[in-house]
Amino acid sequence: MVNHNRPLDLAFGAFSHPIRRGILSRLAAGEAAVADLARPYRVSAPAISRHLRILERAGLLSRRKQGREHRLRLEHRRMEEAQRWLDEQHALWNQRLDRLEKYLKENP
Amino acid sequence: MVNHNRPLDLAFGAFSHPIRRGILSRLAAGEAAVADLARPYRVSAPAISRHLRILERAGLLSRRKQGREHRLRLEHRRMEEAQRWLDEQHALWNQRLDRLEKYLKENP
DNA sequence: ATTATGGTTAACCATTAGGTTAAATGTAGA
DNA sequence: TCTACATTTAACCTAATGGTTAACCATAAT
Repeated sequence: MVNHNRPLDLAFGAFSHPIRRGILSRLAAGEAAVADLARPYRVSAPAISRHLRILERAGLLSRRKQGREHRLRLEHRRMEEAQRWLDEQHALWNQRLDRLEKYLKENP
Repeated sequence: MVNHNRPLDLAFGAFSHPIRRGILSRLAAGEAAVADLARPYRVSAPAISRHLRILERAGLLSRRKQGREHRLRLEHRRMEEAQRWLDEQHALWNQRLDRLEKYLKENP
């Protein structure tokens, strides 16, 4: 039951920081360059650069160099995998709660 | 745009390890004691104990001592908050893709 | 050819994660 | 009471996060 799922590890790890979540939200609205993504935060450029590296390693975004700027865009596939895991959990515990409720209804 | 959301940070951080996800899955099926949760994994008891602490600190499970064993159960509220964040992202990028599709349909 | 801009890499620091073994705690059973 | 069991805490190690400043690389603008 080792169930090694490195992509999911990386994706959830990436979600665990507010700046990275902010960047993903921003990218949901469409492509952007590093400077655009950095603007809202009061951290240094290298800090942003590393957040981007973490997101990229997790497969949550991809980059293409266009002139001197890097344009980032969301990769929703990986995002959806994470969502799927949470949905599954939700289904699991709901299923259990439903059974419980049914049992209580039948055994008053 | 700092948007500090510590609970979400902790929840996603907690999801980022396969053992912790396994534990949550197991708990979706109902309450369990520490030893039950540890059984599938080949790590020491202290290791499990710390995974549990991380899950607990993230508000994803609660514990009650019953005799000498600790019974853990899922706290789905926090789990649902995380799910909600992903759902929102999904909605955001879908909305954008829909607009794009519509645009392409109207400008052939 | 210089300079400015967009971004990353290097080197450093402090904190946390993830594991180990050994020792401590609290409860149950003989 | 002595022992066995369930679990945590302590002490230790290594690796990864998250931030900094300073230096670097590539492209654009003058």
